[in-house]
Amino acid sequence: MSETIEQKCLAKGVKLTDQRRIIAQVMSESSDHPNVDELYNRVSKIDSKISIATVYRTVKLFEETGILTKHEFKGGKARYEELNEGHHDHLIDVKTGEIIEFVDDEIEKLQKKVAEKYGYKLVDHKLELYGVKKKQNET
Amino acid sequence: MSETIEQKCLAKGVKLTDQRRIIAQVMSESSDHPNVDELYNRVSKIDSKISIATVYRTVKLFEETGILTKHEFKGGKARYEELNEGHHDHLIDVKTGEIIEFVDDEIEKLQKKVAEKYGYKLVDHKLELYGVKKKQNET
DNA sequence: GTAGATGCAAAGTATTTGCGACAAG
DNA sequence: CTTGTCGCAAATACTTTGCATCTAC
Repeated sequence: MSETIEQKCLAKGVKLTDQRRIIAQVMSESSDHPNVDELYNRVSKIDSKISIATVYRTVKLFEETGILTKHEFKGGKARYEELNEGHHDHLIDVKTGEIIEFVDDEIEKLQKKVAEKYGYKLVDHKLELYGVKKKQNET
Repeated sequence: MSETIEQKCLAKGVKLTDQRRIIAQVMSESSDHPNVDELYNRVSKIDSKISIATVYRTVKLFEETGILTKHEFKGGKARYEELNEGHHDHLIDVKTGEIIEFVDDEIEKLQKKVAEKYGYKLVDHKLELYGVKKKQNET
């Protein structure tokens, strides 16, 4: 665990309010990828007076500041995740919605190569795999 | 060019109305990836009485039927594209919004391998590269 | 002839914003 | 103090839907 969200806010000059501290705390403790509603529910349990508008404003702010990343998985609401040094992509179970994080350096390298082939510098990418759990005997 | 959209509709038992024919035609002639608004505008030029609700209903139907695919690129509206045999991914110019289609078999293979590593059968995936055009002297 | 498609307007979602009150630095 | 944040409700953007009418097959 490198820096806490609070430390990142201080470092980037983001004013720390109670609401932001709570949202930061909830996101840090979430190992899943909550959408705004889920986040709002969790946050409400700590302080029931926080409004959903503040949650929206805060995740947006945190995203712009590089504290959170936003994922827009297929056909669902936007989901958020704390951004740490280690980049990873996602494998999503289409039946259960379970999300598995993975890293594959080779794919990363190839992506860069593809971009370069077309004369581009890769600045970002999105890779999502959608799968169903295999049974033992399946190919 | 394999089958026309009309042929696909017949093959799948989708009733062919004038509106659907026009939407099919416009999509076939579009080499970009129009969103519903853009599609609606193009379609309106041919028949100004088609309602946007029909456009929404039709792209959804065509998507379910495997005639179109939907893309949800970063922070934008849903975009549609005709689905042909050749699968490809997208490289998006973050400055201009230009979209380049590419295929990389090696990446495809690796994706499958990753899914398998976690005990999943890959049923779908999304790969988007976001880049900026390089100048000659850049690395 | 009948099931399904259309147009319209109204209703849903998800998200953003104007504004007066309030709090952080 | 002053600038930025908050809560609230209203507004917006995109998409879906109920219903009466119409049309493909």
